Amino acid sequence: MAEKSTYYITTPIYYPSANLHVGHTYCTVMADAMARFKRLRGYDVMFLTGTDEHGQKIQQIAEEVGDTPKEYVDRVVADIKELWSVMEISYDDFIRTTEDRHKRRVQEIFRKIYEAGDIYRGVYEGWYCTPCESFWTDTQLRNAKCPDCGREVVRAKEDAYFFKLSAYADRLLALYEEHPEFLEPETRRNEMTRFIKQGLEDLCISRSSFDWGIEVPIEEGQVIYVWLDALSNYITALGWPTVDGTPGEHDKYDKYWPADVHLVGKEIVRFHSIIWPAMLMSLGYPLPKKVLGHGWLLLDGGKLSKSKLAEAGQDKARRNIVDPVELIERYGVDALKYFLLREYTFGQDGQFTTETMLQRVNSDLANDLGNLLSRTTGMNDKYFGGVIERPVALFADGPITSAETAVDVAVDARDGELIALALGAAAKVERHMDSFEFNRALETIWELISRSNKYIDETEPWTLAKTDGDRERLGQVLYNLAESLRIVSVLIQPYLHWSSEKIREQLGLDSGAVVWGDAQVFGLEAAYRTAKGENLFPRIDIEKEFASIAEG
RNA sequence: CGCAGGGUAGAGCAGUUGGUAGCUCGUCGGGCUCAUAACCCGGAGGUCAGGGGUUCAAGUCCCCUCCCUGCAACCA
Repeated sequence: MAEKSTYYITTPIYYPSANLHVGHTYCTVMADAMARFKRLRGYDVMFLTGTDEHGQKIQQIAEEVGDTPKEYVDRVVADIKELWSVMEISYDDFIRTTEDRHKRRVQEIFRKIYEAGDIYRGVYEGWYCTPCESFWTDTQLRNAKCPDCGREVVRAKEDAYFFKLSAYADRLLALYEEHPEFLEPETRRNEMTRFIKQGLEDLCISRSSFDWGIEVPIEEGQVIYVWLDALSNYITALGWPTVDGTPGEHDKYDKYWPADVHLVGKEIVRFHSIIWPAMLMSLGYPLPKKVLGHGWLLLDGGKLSKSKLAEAGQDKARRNIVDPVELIERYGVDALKYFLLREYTFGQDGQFTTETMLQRVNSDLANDLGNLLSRTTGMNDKYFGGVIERPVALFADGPITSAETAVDVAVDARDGELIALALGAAAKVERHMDSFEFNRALETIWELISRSNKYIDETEPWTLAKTDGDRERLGQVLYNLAESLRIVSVLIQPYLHWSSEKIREQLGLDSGAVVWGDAQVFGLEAAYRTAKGENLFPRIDIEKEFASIAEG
C-alpha cells in the first residue's frame, strides 16, 4: 500500500510587536479550515504557523516598556498561542524564530548561500533617523521625514551583506511561465512579473545598527535581516538543513517538503514569490508548490492598522470590534470563523464590520442552521420521544449512495430532491476547496440546509402528526431530516468544529468519529435517539448589541 | 510618472471560454405554526461608471475618458 498523501500548509509567521487583530485571524482560520479538510479527506497533514520575533521594531518597543526583547515577545506569543487555542486552530507545529532549532539552521542557510557565491559584503545606504535609530528607504519617508516620529532624517551608510537576488530574475520569470500555479491568484502573478521585469536589486540581508537578531555566522557585529531569517522558518521547522545530525532530524523535511501551499497576505506575496524561491534556488532545494495570496479585511475602506483600531474605538454608536478575543467572547468561535470563511471571496479585499458579521450570524447560523436543528429535534422529541428508526419503506435496499438512485428510489419527489442534494454536496465542497473557495464550499452546504428547511414546510410534519394513518410518513420525514443534519455535521466539521460536535450530540451521534465518506451515504444510521439541547446560535439583537458594545 | 486591480439592485458581493443579468441582507405582499418573532412562497428594485468600436449577439473582447484602491523592497 502506498503511504497516505501528505499535505503541508503554512501561514506567515506573525510579527509579535502587538496583539493580533482580526486580519491575522482571517489568514489563520483559512489555513486551519484547509488543514482540517485535508485531514478529513485522509491526508497526512503538516500545518505550520509561528512568530517572526527579531528586528529593530521589537527591540525598540521592548525598551520602551522596560523589557528585554525576549521577555516582551514571550508575553505576546503566549497571548497568540492562547488565541489559537481558544479558536481551536489545529496547527501541528508553532515555530518561533528565537528558538535554537531555527537560529542554528538560519546560520547554516546563510553559510550555504555564502558558499554558493550568492552573498557578498557591501554597503547599505539609506535615510537614517537618529532618535529612532532606524533606516528608511526613499519611499518609506513621509514628507522627507521619519515616518515614525516625523523628525529629520540624514543620509547614512553601514556595512552589510547582500544576497544576489538580481541574478535570479530570469529563473523566476521562467518559474511563473512554466508553473503558473506556483503563484495565485493570477493578478498577483501579473504584479510580480511586472515587478521583476522592472529590474531586481540585490537584497540587503544583514544589519549592524541593531543587534536583536540572529548573528551572521561569518562576522561578528552583524545580524541577519528579516527575510533570510523569517522565510527560512518553512524548512527549519522541518529540521532542515541538518545541524546536529541526530537520528530523524530531517524526517519531516523528507516527508513534507516541498510545501503544498504557503498561504500569505497580498502584501507579502512579493517576498514569498521572489525572495523565497530565489533563496531556495541558491540552496538547491525544491521550491514550494504554491504561494497563495489572500486579500485584506478593510475597515472603513482602509487596511486594518493600529491608528484605525484607535479610531474604531471612538465611534460609540457603531463601533467595529476588530479584536478577535472580544469577538469570540461575545459571539463564539464558530460565529467568527463562519463569517470570515463565508463572507469574503478569496484573494479579494472585503469590508469588515461588526454589523455585517452579526447579520450573517443571525441569518445563516441562527435562522438557518440552528433553527433547522431545533425544529428537527423538537419534533422528533415531541412526536416520537426522540427515537426514530430507519424507515424500511424508503431504504429497502439499504443506504443510498448516489443522487441518481435517490431520485429513482424515492417514493416522494421531495424526498428524492433532498437526498440527491445531500449526496451531491460533498463532491461540490471538495471541488471548491481545491480552488480555495471557502465561501462557495460553505454556500454549497447551506444549500442543503435551506433545502432541509424547505422540506419541512413542504411535508408539514405537524399536519401528519394529527392523523394516525400518517404516522409512518411522519417517521420517514423526520428520519430524512436527521440524516440531512448528520451529513451537514460531517460537511461543516473542518470549518465549524464546535457546531459539528453540538449537532451530533443532539442527534445522538458519536462526535469523535466523523468520516468524510459518511457524507456520501444517505440512510446510514439504523436509528436516531435525538435530544433537543440548547440553541446552537441564539439570535442576536443587533441594536441592543451595539448599545452594549458602546458601554464597553 | 510606472505597474496592478476595482466601479453590477438600497447595502455587500457573484458573474469560467461573449448567448434572456444572479446571490445574500434589507424592503413589500402572501403562506405556515414544528421551530430561535425563526421557516416557506411571491413581488418591486439595475440604460452592468461614461463614450466609442468589433459582433447576428458585449457586464464579458478592443480603444478613450472619469472616479476609487493597492504595489513601489520590514503590514495578515
